[in-house]
Amino acid sequence: MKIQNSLTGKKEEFVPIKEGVVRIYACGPTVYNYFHIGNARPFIIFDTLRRYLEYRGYNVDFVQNFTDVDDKMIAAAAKEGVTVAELGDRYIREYFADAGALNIKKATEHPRATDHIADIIRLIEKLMENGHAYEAGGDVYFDTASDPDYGKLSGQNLEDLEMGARIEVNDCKKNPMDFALWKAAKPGEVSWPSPWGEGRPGWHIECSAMSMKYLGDTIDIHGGGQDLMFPHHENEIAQSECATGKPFVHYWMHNGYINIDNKKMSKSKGNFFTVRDIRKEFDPIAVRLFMLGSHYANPINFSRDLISQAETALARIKNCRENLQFIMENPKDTSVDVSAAVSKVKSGFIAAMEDDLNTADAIGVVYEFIREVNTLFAEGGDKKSAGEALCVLDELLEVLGLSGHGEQEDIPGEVLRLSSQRTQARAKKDWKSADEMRDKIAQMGYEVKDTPDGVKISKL
RNA sequence: GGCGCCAUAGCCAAGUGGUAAGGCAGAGGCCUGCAAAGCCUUUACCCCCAGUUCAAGUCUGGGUGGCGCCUCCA
Repeated sequence: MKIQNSLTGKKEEFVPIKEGVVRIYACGPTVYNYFHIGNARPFIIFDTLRRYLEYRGYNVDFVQNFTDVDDKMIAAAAKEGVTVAELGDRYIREYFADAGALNIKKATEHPRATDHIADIIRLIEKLMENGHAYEAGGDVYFDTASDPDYGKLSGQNLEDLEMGARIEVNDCKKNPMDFALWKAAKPGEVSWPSPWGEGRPGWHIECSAMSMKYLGDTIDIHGGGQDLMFPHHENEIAQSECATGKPFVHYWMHNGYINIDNKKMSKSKGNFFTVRDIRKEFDPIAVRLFMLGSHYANPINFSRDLISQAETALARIKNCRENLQFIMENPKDTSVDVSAAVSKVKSGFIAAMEDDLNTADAIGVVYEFIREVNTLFAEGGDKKSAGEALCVLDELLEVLGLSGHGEQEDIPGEVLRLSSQRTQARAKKDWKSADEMRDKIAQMGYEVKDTPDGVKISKL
C-alpha cells in the first residue's frame, strides 16, 4: 500500500517494521465534552485504515489515547463541579457511545494520560539526563535549541517559527519555542508528585510516553488532524527521538479539516456540530459514508444537506443488500454468473485502498458493483450466486465500516428484517410472500403500513 | 513575515500525461396493482495565462480566488 507521508512529503510504499504487524498510534480526544464532527474525521479515517490493514491480513496494534488532564479538563470539571477524573470517566463513556454509532471499533488500547504519570515522569527524567530538558520554577521545559532536527515535520526552522510566534511571554523559558513537559500545580488543581514537585504533565509528552509504552520506541504509522502537525506532533518527535535516539515514526498521516461554510470547524470558534446531536437527526452510518466519500487529506465542507445526500446514497447500498437477501430466501432456478463482477469489485476496491487509502474511489467501485448486481439479479436468481454477491458486498462494507443497519427505535431487529423482506416481495410482485411477511410481523405484535414517506412500522 | 493546502457538472467527488469514475439532485424513458425499488438515456470550454510534450484536468512558471498552521484545536 502507498501512503502519503507528511514527514517526507512523498507518497511512499508502506513497509512495516515487523512483517505482518502494523503499529499505529492515533491522537484521541480530550474528554471534556462530546466530540464533534470534525473530531470524528480522524477517528473514522484511522479506524478505516486499521480495518483495511486487518482485511489485508496484518495484525494491527492500534493505540488511541484519551487526554484526560489539561487546562480544558480542569476548567470544565470546575464548571460542572466534578473532579477531573469523574469528568474524564463520563466523557470516555460518551465517546464510546458516539464512536460505536459511527462504527468506530475500539482500539487495541485506549490509554488514559492519568494512568501513565509514572511513564511520563520517567520519560521526562530521561530527557533531563540527556540534556534536552530543564527545570524552571517547578515546570520542566523541553529545550528546543538542543534538538537540531526540531521542525522537520512542519518544515519550519526555529527562527521562522519565532518570527511568527504569538506565544505568551514566559520568563522561565530559555527559548520562546520551548514547551512544557511538566507543569507545576496551581493551588487547588489536580496534581501528582514528581521529582520537580507537585504538578501535571504537559500535553505533548503523554502521547510519546504512551506510544512508546504500548508500541515501542519506533512505530509504523502515527495519525492525526493537520492542526496537530505543529506543534503537537513536532513536539512528540522531538521528545521521543531525543529520549531514545531512534526514529519515532516511519509514516505520518494527517487528515484534512471539516469546514462549515468553508471555515474550519473547531470548538474554539464555536461553529461545530457534535456527533451526539447529528446522530439524532441522521443515520450515523451516513455520516461515516459522507466522510469516506472524499479523500482523507482533503478539506471537506459539512452541511446537513450533504449528510442527507449520503443517507440517500446509503439507502442504495441497503436496498441492494435487501434485494440479495430476498433472493437467497426466495431463489429461482435461473443461475446467475457473478464471478466477473465479484473479481472486478475486489480488485478495484483493493487498488483504490492501496493508493493512500482512497476510500472515495473504493466506494465508487462498490457502487458500480451494486449496479451490476441489480442488473444481474433483476429477474431474481439462484441462492448460491446471490449469496456470493452478498458475501462480497458485506465484506467490503465491513472494511469501510458501513455495515451497520441504522436501527429504528424500539423496533426489534427481526421485525425490521421481515419488513424489508416484505418490501422486496412486493417489489418482486410476489404478493403471496408479502402477505405472509405481514402476517408474521403481526404475530410479533407489529403492523407495517405503506405510506408516501416509506414503510412505517408501529406497535399493534 | 515563514510554512503548507485547495480550485473538476446544479451539489458532492475520484482521477498512474493518452480525448473526464461514482453518488445526490434534474429531465426523458422502461417495468408496474397506486407506490417503492431497479434499469436505460441525458447534463463538463476540468479557475485564467503562458510553457514543456506527438499528447496536459494531470508536469513547469506566473496569475486569480479560497482555506489552514505558526496560540488551545482532529
